[in-house]
Amino acid sequence: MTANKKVTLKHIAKIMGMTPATISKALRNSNDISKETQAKVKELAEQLGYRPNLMARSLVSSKSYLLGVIVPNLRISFFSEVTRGIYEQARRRGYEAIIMVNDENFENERRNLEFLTSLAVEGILINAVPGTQNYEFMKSISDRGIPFVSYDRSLDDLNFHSVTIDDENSAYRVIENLVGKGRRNILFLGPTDTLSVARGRYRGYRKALENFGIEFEPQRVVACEIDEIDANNKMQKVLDSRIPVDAVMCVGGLVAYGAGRAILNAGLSIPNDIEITEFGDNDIVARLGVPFLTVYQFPYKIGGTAVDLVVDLIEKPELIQQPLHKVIRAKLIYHEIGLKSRIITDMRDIETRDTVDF
Amino acid sequence: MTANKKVTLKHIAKIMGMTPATISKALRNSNDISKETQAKVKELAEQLGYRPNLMARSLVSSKSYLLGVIVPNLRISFFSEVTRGIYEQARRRGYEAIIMVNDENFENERRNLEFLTSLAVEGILINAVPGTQNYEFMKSISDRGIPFVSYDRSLDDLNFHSVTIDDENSAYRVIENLVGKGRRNILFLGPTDTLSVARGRYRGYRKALENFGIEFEPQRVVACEIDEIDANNKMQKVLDSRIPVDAVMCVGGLVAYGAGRAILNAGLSIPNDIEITEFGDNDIVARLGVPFLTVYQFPYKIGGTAVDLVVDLIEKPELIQQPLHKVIRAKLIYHEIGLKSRIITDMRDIETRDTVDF
DNA sequence: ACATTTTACTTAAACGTTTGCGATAATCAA
DNA sequence: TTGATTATCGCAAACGTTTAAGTAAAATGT
Repeated sequence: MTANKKVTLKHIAKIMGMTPATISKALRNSNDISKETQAKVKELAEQLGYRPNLMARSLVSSKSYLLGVIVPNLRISFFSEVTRGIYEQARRRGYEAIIMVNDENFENERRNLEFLTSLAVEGILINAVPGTQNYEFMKSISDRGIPFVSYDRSLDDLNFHSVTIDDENSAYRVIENLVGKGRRNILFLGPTDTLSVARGRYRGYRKALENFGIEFEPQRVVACEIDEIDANNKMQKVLDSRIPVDAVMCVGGLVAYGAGRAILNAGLSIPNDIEITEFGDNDIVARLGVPFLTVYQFPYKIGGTAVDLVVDLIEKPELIQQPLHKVIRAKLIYHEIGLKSRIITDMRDIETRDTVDF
Repeated sequence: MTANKKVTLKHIAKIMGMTPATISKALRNSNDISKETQAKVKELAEQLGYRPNLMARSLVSSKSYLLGVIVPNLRISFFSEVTRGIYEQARRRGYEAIIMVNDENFENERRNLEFLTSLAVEGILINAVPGTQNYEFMKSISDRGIPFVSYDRSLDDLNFHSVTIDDENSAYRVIENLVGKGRRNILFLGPTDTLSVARGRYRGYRKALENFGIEFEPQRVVACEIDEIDANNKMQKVLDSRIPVDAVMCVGGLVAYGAGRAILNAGLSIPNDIEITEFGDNDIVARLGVPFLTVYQFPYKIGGTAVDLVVDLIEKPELIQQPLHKVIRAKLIYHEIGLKSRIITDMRDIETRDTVDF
């Protein structure tokens, strides 16, 4: 029935006794071509199962309608939801999102970026590996006119546009909530300087302690990688050291999972002995089977907002002058067993535009 | 510093006073070109940040090294793990995976397929929406020489290659386990005919009941969509109807989540009153905060195996004659609170090749 | 010294599109 | 009838590569 090889404009042209140019125009409803020819061409194309070759098209038109997306991983529900938001909003704006995973690894990130630029994506949405290893590379791509938007984590040093949550304020609210429940020996678990979101959360942690009159204890700040393995080790050490701790503010879901395991393994109760909190409302933490306090970051909205930003930048490059920083509001949710979650507090959307002097 | 526009072979050629062909060969280490010229070209290319244009390359070579992947969603950890397996194995085999989500929706699936073929992917890994709506379309793509491999769910009617688990046997083991714990009023929740994996699981359910001398009760088979909303409704109805039920075999993670919520909302205990089981070891079920029995399907391995299959088909199309069906072993895991999971049983890898007579 | 091979490059065509321009024929105004 | 306009299509170049075939000069062999 159907032919065996790819069907191109040339094939259709040969059958119709016309040239590829005519077929192209007919399919694009050019009024260079008579209505009846248009109809015939479309029918034949449909019948033959013609599919335009995107590569050829984008070669000549230099429009690929492709967006590159780099995501740390897909295990974490926060990221898969962001991805969904990106994906769906991209379609609405007429673009396709190409999703790549870097697994918190510089080499992967580099390869992803190389692939995406080779694919001629028109914009890149990135949640970069913390660290400056690929900064120069990203800057060079950006300089070549491909807009970058970083979501979740920001890349302040590169002056890229960003869509984030207000980490500092969110963290502040978390501490406020813990203090309200009588917790005072609150551990901060996660990196404090390498990761932008962690920096913000750490600032909120410090500020809240100060505001609530709790003396800052350096030994209650424990750096760890943002994975469950290291978090588990570090938490275990803390417990062994007998430093008084009645709550742990974890910088992310995997960290909370690892730390929670350590706490449970030590025979302690969550939340009676130690309460845990995390950012991202991640399913994986639920694996612990204990209640926890979480900052819900509206990941779907983050993704959609990032797409809107990058598409605007593609289509109206004059906006590219000053880096735009969008902040999405977050919610505190106390995640109880049996699924009775309740919303504790709420924050506003904030939009800022850096001022640039000339 | 860096130039402002895309740098192409032509630019490099002009600078070096040579032709684009020479540059191309130099970068590909052709021994048409002297070693020193090669070195100079590479240095300049590096310095200018040259990136080959994949579209131009694949246009002429008709090799894109792209694999299309269609996945139902990324919320379910099973799928995100399959995706990871696909992604990493694809890289190892020299390909890039383009991941698309269909959200269990025919129209999305169609759009995804159109996009992927337009992108000239060389093979497609699909977990299709249950139903035959896109069968003809998929067949036509396949007929044009793009190999299809369906993973998780199979598409027997299309004679596509597949990588699945042994659903029937896994389901049998699940029932065996439940019966061993004294459960006899076991509900089957999910589609029984539209979805290939569900069909297999249902067969295993029936076979096990028969083998263990439990009379089959049609009212204990409740069809539902594979999402949490419908599962919740249907489970609620079952509970209202007062049909005796002491265990629920859910066809997937979202179904288990929805059903579990209904059970808990009814004030019943899991697993004391009703035990729940699911397929896929999905984090989302953990949100219930109760123990459950799960079939772990080695999703990472499923993904990798699917890639190997499709790449073999791309590179050795002679294999394309008979559809290959690979079956990955699964494990039963009892998922307890606090993360003490234990492995109950184990199954072998099975590989079958359909016999085709001529 | 002369023929032959090797080296190092260039030429040109091709992949599947898009698009401005040109050509032809039909239509229309006067 | 003549000149101008309009409709419908073809031509050709271009996008950035790759690759077979061609070429000129240099190196080699006898």
